[in-house]
Amino acid sequence: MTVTKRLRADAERNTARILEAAETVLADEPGAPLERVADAAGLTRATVHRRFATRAALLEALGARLEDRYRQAFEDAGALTGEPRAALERLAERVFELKVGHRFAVGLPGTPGEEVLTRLDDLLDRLRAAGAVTAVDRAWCRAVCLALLERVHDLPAASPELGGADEVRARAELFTRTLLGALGPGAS
Amino acid sequence: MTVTKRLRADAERNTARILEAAETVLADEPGAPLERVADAAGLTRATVHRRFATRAALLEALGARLEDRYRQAFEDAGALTGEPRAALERLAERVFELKVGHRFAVGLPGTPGEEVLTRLDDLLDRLRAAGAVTAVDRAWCRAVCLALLERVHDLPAASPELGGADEVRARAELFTRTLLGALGPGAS
DNA sequence: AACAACTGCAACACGCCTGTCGCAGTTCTG
DNA sequence: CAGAACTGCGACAGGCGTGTTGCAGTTGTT
Repeated sequence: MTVTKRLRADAERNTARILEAAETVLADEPGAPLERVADAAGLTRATVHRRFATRAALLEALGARLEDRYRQAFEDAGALTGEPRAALERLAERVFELKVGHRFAVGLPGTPGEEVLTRLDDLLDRLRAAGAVTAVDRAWCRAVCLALLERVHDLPAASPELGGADEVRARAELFTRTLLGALGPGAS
Repeated sequence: MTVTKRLRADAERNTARILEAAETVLADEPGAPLERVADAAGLTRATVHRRFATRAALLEALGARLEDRYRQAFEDAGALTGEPRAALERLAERVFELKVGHRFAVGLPGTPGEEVLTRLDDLLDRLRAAGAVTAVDRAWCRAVCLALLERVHDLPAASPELGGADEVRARAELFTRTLLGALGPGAS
C-alpha cells in the first residue's frame, strides 16, 4: 500500500521514538498538541511533520501499530483454541503487558479494528458456549469487557485488589474474575 | 456566594435552554465549540457568553446542576437507609431517568463531587457488610460501578439484554445484577 | 406608553495549533 | 572523504475557537 521509501537508519529510529512518545503523551491527553509529542521524543515539531504529514496520519499509524499488537496478543494467548477461560486470562496478561491506555486506544480511528473485535466476540461466544457467560447481547459483552480492561489498567499497582507478586498476572486474574462475574451466571 | 442579579423572565428561560443544550451537545462531544451549543439552544454565541462569561463558567454551572441531580437521586432512592441491594437498584433507576451521559458527567470539573462519591462509597460499604460485595478496594468498587453505569447507559434500547417493558427499570436491573456479579462473591 | 432589559448581528483582537518553508549545521552512507 | 540525507531553528500563513464590543431592533416590565 504505502511504498515507504527507504529511510536512513537514524531517521527510522526517530520515527519509532515519535510513535513511542505519541502513545505515551496522547494516552492521557488525546488532544495534546504535537509539540508535546515532539518534546517527549526529543525532537522538533517540524521533524514530526516530516514523518507524518498530518496529525491524522500520525494517529492512523498509531492505530495500525496498536492493531498489530492486539492481533499479536490474540495469537500469543492462543485465544482461538482450547479452554476459553484460560485463554481469556492469558489474553488479558498479554494485553496488560502492552501497558497501553485502552481508553485512548479505543478512541483511535478504527481501533480496535474489525478483525480484533471479531476475535474478541469469538472468544466471548466460546465462553458463552462453555457456560461461563450467560449474557446474550454480543455488543453488551464486548462493552463490559472493554470497560473492565480500562478500569483494571487504570488501577494503581498498590491496590489491595492486586494480591500476587506478579503484577501483570494479578491484573489479568482480577480482570477475568470480574468479567466472568459480571457476565456469568449470577441470577439473583 | 454568587449574588445573581435578578434576570428578566425570558432571559432566565434562555439560560435554562443553554444549560439544556450544553448537556446534550457536550455529552457526546465534550470539546464542541460553544457555537454548537448556542445553535442547539436557538441562540447566538454572544448570548451564551453574556450568561456564562467563559466556557469554564458554563461547565462549572453544568457540573453544579448535575451534582444537584445526583444528590437528589440519592435522596429519592433512600440510598442511605434500609436494605442496600434494593437501594442500589432504586438509585440506578433514578440515575437512568436523568438520561445523562455519565462519561461526560464524570469528566466535568469536580463531578460527581466529593459528597456524592462519598455517599456512593457508603452504599458500597453497606453492600460489602451485607456480603453482596466481596471486593475490598473502595477505589476499585467505585470505578467498576461508574464504568458499568456508563455502559448500561450507552446500551441501545433495543438490546436483548433489556427484557421488561419498563426500559428504565430494565436498565437498573441489568446494572445491579452486573455490578454485584462483578464485585460480589464469585471466587473461582 | 415609556423605559429598561435582552437579543441578534457583525466585526474585531487574541491565542493556540497546524502545516510549510528555507537555511545552516550535523550525521549517516558508500 | 564527499555527497546525500536528516535535523534544528526560526519564521510564516492559515484556520479555528474564545471572549468582547457597539448598535439597531425586539421583548418584557411597570
